[in-house]
Amino acid sequence: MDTGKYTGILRENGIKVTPQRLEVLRFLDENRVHPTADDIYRTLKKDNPSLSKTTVYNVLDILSKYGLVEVLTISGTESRYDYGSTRHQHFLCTSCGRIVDIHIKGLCMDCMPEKGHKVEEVHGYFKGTCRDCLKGIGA
Amino acid sequence: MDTGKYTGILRENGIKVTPQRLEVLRFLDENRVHPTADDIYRTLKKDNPSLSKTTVYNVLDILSKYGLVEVLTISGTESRYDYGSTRHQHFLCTSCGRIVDIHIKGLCMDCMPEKGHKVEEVHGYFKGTCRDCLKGIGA
DNA sequence: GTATTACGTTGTAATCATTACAGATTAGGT
DNA sequence: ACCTAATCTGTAATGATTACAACGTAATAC
Ligand SMILES: [Mn+2]
Ligand SMILES: [Mn+2]
Ligand SMILES: [Zn+2]
Ligand SMILES: [Zn+2]
Repeated sequence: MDTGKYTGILRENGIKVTPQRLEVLRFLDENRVHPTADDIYRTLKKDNPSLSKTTVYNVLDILSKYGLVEVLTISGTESRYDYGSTRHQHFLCTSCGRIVDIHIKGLCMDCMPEKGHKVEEVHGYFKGTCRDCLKGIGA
Repeated sequence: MDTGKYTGILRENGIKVTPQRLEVLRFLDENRVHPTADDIYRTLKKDNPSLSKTTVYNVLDILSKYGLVEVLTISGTESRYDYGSTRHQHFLCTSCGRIVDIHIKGLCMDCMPEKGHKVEEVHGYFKGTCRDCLKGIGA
């Protein structure tokens, strides 16, 4: 079945399985647009009226602690969440607010033990105007 | 004199000169620790009791619009401000909260017209544990 | 099978950074 | 020394996130 996929992911990471955790995980997997906590909450609330926003935050918290989701602070005003994800960078369009993935080839931002700091996360944040907005198609 | 330095910087950019703007600019120049708006406010308030926090935000706003300061969103919870500055990257220590400059040689994160997006800002954000905290000296 | 216990969820209230706004003040040109 | 537009100030509103306490649930102990 389908729910088995996310059950497995949680189990493999030693995270207790709950319906709320499964739903958030599934939403992030199926909606790769770097949603906010509120985006997730509002959407899931429709089929799950008892869902609490606190729970969404709690779930996102634990998922990020276990490295299943990445927290993006690129927008400055709210956190955005990215499912699992191979290493890639992000571009924030200051016109439409969308965050798009950027894949930079041959750019190793990782692996630099600069001055003895222990690096655990690497983020490349670009800002500007996205292609669609440049063409006048933007949101 | 000394205040002339910042007066000149503002004039060159066509920004009207006010005591508040001079003070914020001087503070950022002399305190290169990526302070928050509140850090700036609390410090300047001592010698300038009538200073309003709104003014600090307004000044930081205009300075960033003219490219005189860079706004960092690395911490996620609050903006940090960086004076003028040549191109460099930032490392956030998740233990002590300090943001330290990282200078990566030969790494050009700039100049990539990826997929037609117009890139206006480039930020390299690293997170982890800083050297001092690793040694147990951390704040 | 029931009591115990730990963990998760929920709703509400608090927090904290930032923004909105309206009235007082000031910089810069006349 | 005026005038006017721009700036500054204090307070109130906003919005995201966190704190907290009551409640639900599911595993474990007896
Ligand atoms: Mn992404
Ligand atoms: Mn810096
Ligand atoms: Zn856009
Ligand atoms: Zn540190």
